[in-house]
Amino acid sequence: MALPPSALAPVADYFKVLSELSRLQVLCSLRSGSKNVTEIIEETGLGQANVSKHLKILAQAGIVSRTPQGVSVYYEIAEPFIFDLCELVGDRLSMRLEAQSQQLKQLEGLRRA
Amino acid sequence: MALPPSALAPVADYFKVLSELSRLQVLCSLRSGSKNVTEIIEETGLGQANVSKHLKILAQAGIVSRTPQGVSVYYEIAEPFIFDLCELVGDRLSMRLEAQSQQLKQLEGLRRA
DNA sequence: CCATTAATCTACTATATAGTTATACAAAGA
DNA sequence: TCTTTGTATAACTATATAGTAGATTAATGG
Repeated sequence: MALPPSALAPVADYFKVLSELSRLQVLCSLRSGSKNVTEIIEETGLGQANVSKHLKILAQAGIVSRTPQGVSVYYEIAEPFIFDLCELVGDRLSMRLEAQSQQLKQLEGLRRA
Repeated sequence: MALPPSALAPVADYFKVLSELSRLQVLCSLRSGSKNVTEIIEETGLGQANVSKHLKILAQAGIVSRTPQGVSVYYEIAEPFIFDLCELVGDRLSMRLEAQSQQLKQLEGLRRA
């Protein structure tokens, strides 16, 4: 085995943080800039306690930073790098879809011949 | 919100496949080339039924390919791209560790002064 | 055909966690 | 101080899934 599990575990944990739709929604809502919890709730449509929990997980993972400001708390993307990851995956997935539709076209061409 | 959840969900699902230590172990064991299930079991130390399930998940995600060959079944990395993802994350995590140790050094320097 | 080997499948248990509701806490103003 | 507002937390439910044991299927050799 190239890598021992001990080296792989942190990577798996990082992916796990990014593997929940709600957390990706929260991250996307922060892409346009720092926001407080209320704004994030409004933008994502998620429940308040739920957003709070997800923000805690994201902060513990070092992906967002937390700065209390008066009554409210502002969160901000601390690692824009995650959007690169998401785009890489997204590109790969759309490449697949395109390849599939290409195959469908070829099949139709064969059937017509 | 920049992206609708419908566009984010497949990305989350992809990350979810990569978010399990055992699956990353399986993928790493395949990095050196095509292997049958028994070989993967030996290399990873995971249970047989467990490996079989993980391989099914990886195959359904399009990350590995499956080719029966006689009695045994050989699996192979279908998207080497995943190792790029893992390395990106690994590099980021080790960068963090290094930054942390730098901070520790600075703190010690301050305390001595 | 039977036995053996490799892999998959089924059923189950244990655990983790997403989401929710209600509560607690903290800051700011009346 | 009391109230209001914005967050966080606690407790709970529901669900998903990792891991396992045992049955099942498929290919090969005797």
